[in-house]
Amino acid sequence: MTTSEAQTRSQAAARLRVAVPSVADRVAAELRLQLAEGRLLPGNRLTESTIAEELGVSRNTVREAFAELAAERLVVRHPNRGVFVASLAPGDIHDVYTVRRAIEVSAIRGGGGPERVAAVRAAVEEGKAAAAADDDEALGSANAHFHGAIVALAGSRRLDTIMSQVLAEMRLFFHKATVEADFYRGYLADNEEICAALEAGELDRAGRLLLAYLDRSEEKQTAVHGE
Amino acid sequence: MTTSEAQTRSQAAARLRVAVPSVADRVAAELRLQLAEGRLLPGNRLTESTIAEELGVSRNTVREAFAELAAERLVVRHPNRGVFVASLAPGDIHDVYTVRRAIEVSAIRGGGGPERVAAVRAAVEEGKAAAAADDDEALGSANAHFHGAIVALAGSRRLDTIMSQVLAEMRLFFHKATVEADFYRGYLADNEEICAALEAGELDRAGRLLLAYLDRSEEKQTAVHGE
DNA sequence: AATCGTCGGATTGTTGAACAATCGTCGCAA
DNA sequence: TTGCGACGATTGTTCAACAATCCGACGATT
Repeated sequence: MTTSEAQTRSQAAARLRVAVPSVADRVAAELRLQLAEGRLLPGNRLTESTIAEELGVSRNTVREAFAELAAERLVVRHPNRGVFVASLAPGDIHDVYTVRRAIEVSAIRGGGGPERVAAVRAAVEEGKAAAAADDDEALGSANAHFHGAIVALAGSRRLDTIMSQVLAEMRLFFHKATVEADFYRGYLADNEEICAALEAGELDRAGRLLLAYLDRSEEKQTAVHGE
Repeated sequence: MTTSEAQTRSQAAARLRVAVPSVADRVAAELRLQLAEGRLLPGNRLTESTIAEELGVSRNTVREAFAELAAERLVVRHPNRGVFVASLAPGDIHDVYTVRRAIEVSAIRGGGGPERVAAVRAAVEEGKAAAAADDDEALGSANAHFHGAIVALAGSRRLDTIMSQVLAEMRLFFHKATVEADFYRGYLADNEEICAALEAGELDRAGRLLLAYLDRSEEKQTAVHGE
């Protein structure tokens, strides 16, 4: 026991720290979860003392967690008024899609190695399986995986985190939009076609398809969430 | 005077709020400044109590400032060990340029309105003036303005903040590289050509030029900052 | 002499309490 | 109705304390 522990330690010395997440991180993770599940809705207020008591932590710790979430744009701080679950205005939707267009199209044009392309393919199949099982929840997450895999083609840690933040931000206001069952369903064919083009090495075409997809998706989102 | 102050304020606070930046924000700003000026070098350790005492604030406040800076990747937190000024490995340089390629090229391909193009032109002229005045410091910042203006073409708040973070990250390790006087000087012609293509509406050409520029820049950075 | 365990100092992580500053609201007066 | 001031609640910030953890030094064993 002690031996394996010591081994683990010495191995992890350089980069891979076996870091126990701090309490603040766990609080942030819990809030992130509630945000993703829609238990906290945009505009909701998060009171420090309430959350501190609910989770059995100090107010200062909650505060640190808020800082994390604010950096991820999941909540907004109104000075002296409190933090609120972020709510996206119509302009923000366009803004988010502008980021997605920049990142995803650039990533897919780079191509990426075979194993990364395989990850995209896996996400496509995951979506098909979810559709077959009629699992809307799984369908949505498969779609997120697909686009995450697209960005991962670039092999950039920074692009990956940016994308994951954008996806988290979108989940925030998808809860309202996803009530209609076949919201993602129409995108399955798109994903398949994009993936096929990617596998065939037709990067330019894949890029154009993806761009068109994003434009349509933005349009739909704007309409649904619309003002 | 009052005008510029008001502008700065309205930028900082999302709403029209006359929001006095919190103490934590001011601490973060101070540290950001020291980082940009090279008074804090990559790898340096930032001790909470020391900074708290130096700036006359509480340790908790310093802690919040650290959270901000960590979210911006300017510092890294080693759990239970402290926070250190971020240092970029060769891989990180490529990573940063991957983000820049995605964002800048996408933005320039979108074109943008005349006033935004004019901002790009202004940055080019600013660079020329700095070169004429032989002011290397101003030259570097003019170059940053140029690329910031490029991204601003897209008119996306999120892209703007991402870009500013990337630029801040780059400043971190530029202090070593910029010792040679004409580091940016060679880029003046590039900027002029890119700007001209943009003004002529030749967006595709502008995109290609920018891409080539970024590739060369990455190559040079990697060489200088060597392995 | 070299390696290993252990101890102690220093720093971080977290808590709890306190206080000032600020905001929203409610009631009251004109 | 409109304005105004006081109250209550919440945030912003500080302080002091303690546990947890890490680093380096010291000493013991081989």
